[in-house]
Amino acid sequence: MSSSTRQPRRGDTRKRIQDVALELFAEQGYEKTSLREIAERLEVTKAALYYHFKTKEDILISVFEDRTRPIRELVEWAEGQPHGLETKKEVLNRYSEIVMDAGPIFRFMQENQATVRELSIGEMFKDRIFELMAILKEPDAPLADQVRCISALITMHAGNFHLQDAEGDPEEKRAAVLEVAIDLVTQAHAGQGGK
Amino acid sequence: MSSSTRQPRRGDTRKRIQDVALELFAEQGYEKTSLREIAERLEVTKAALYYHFKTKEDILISVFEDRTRPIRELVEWAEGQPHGLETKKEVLNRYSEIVMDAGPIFRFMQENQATVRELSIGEMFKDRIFELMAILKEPDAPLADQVRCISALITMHAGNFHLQDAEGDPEEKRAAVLEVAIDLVTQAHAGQGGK
Amino acid sequence: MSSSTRQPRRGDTRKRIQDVALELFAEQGYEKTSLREIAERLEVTKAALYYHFKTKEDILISVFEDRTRPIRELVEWAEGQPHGLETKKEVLNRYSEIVMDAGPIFRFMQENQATVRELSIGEMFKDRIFELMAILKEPDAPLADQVRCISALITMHAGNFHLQDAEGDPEEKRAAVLEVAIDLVTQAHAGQGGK
Amino acid sequence: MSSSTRQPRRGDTRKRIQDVALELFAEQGYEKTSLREIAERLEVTKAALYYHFKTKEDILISVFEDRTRPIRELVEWAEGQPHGLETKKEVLNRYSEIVMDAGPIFRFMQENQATVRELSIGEMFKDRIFELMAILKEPDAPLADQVRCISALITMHAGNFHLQDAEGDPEEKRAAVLEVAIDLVTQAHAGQGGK
DNA sequence: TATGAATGAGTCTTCATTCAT
DNA sequence: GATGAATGAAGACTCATTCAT
Repeated sequence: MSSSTRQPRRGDTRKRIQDVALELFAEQGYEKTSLREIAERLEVTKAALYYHFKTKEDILISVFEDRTRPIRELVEWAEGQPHGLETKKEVLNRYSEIVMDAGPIFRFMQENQATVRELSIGEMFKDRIFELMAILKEPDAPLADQVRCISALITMHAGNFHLQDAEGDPEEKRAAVLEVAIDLVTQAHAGQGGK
Repeated sequence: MSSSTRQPRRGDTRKRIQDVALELFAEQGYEKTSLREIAERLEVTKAALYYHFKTKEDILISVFEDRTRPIRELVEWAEGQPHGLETKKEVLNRYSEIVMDAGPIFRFMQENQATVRELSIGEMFKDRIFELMAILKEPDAPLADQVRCISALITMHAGNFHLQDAEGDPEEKRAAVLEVAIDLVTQAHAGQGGK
Repeated sequence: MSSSTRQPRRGDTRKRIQDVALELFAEQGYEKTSLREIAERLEVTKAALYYHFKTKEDILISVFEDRTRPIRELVEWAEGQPHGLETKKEVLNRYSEIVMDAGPIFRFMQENQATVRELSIGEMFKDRIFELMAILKEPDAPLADQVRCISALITMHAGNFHLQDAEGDPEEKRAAVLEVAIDLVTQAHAGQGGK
Repeated sequence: MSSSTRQPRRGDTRKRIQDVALELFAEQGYEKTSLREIAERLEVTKAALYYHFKTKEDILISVFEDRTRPIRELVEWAEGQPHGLETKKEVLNRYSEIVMDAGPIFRFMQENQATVRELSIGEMFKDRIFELMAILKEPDAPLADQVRCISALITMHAGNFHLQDAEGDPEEKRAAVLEVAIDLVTQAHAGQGGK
């Protein structure tokens, strides 16, 4: 009852900025989303954004860091596990959930690579992917198997979104994407790259 | 005598614009590339660009159409072929070469989806992909198999670029990517989605 | 117990603001120094500045008044003295010390005249200078002698700073500047303006 | 006759920008003069300024370079002359005219030192002054004589403006200022610092 | 075939200031 | 004595685009 209609929602402004920003960044891209637009949606002034964040890029960075923290944790966990196929599968499984939960940030990263590359999160994301790759692929794996692992990851990033026109509920889709990813990594793990 | 030392170029300005534009678009993204930059690289004025193209988007469209024409032809060819696995494999094979030859346009499309979605080429590209998908996947294939086909395509688009840190010459990489794509489509074709 | 290690300062905030502000104003200029910067240096918030001063200009005014009070006193003293050369010399002598002791405020006034002219202290400073000039120059002195007196004053303001690259300790420099100023005023006093 | 009232003055825009900018910079200071203001006075848009100059600072630089070129030439000329008092006097004489002709740029430099110090012209101006000082003062002159030379220069820069309240026509004022400057340099040249 | 000159709309960002707590 | 949160106005600058020549 306290935070009723007119009440100027307290304290949560920072988070609201992050949410709206992510939504718009994912929908229209980073460059095409202006701070004016974000501010208008929140019914605050542009200057208010600058009270909470130093720059436009800073908003993105903060969102990115918040939403990709689980990947760091996943990697840490995985590094403490035996280096076998079961671990890889479990990593994919958990990753699949992280990607779903993280909301549109992965879609954003996938669809704005050109932009993101010039931003500091470009490197950060690359690092995250490298760490995951280090877990998924065998050292000195043949090229094709490396491709399989990369393919597994980008499929998970882009998968749900590309499937949006297909029928089926989200959980089914997630399962389908996960199945393909596991297949790819399993083949890569098997070694000679199939055939 | 005509194309002598002093004047290295003639009526090729239109093409030169396309080339420089594509290069910059792919490198920095569409929005971050300004017409000023393109003009400067070519040592002409911005106004000159407007002599050859109606708008900035127009430059991109023209590049896109030129470089993706082979896909149209590939689709046309495939539609006249029997609907079997062999055709699919050959389509992937040819597609693989098209992607290589087309230069950075596929990288561009992959990395600027957010931007491209709002542009007219967004729809065009989506259409092209749909037509390819129609050839690669069986009607009413299970979700996982649809994912496999999508995965095959985006792997081809992004593959070479993601592999740029790996060792090996371009032709090897292409072969590796192609192998994975064929594998994926073959499994999808087989039906039950693996296991 | 009151001014112990943990809380290095007490009710001296007002003075600390003045000091930091003057330092920054002199270093970077009035316009280029933002209240944010002042606040950050003091590790307080901008709002805290507004507890102590009504406006940015107000900070400057208060600094100016504090540090130029000695001039008022000097003028008052001089007005009670005989109107001869000895008095003039003594005025210059004392002025020279005031300028040294006042810290960077004179440098600030000299280097920010364009800004200061639009501020209320512009007039105040001009008044101070007028009063001094009234003491230093003879009524109806020839133009050149007026110039000599002005020159004496601005040399004292700017002198030390312009000499910063020359070798010699501050006291020597002060003496040199003072010598020139006295010379100028003496010549002006002598009447016909030399030659 | 050809460039009548309504005609949109051709070609001269660049120069008009420089003139208006200098006028405003000198009147209000660099920071307080906005490009909007300059543009409005010229009845063009801000963007038009950017067609002619890369940045705000660039406008100032170009003005500075144009108007201080004569100093360079003066220094060059002087360096080819015998190093005696006559040369010094002639330098002051010519300098006096340069300062008058250059319009408000010297006033600007004097009154915006704090600003100018952070700009590239800060160094340039300092260099110019150093070269002049090298001509005016004897090597290893006593401090007081160095002060006399500095004093001569800053008196010339600021002089006319400080005299604006005094009666007398500009030419008379110039003569008075020049007389004082020559006096100062002559004394410095004489050696032991007078008395 | 091009250029020189300009515009209008928009960008991100910074600032001094306010006020409820 | 101070802070946290916000605002309104303004700043420098960039962009795609136009048009007379």
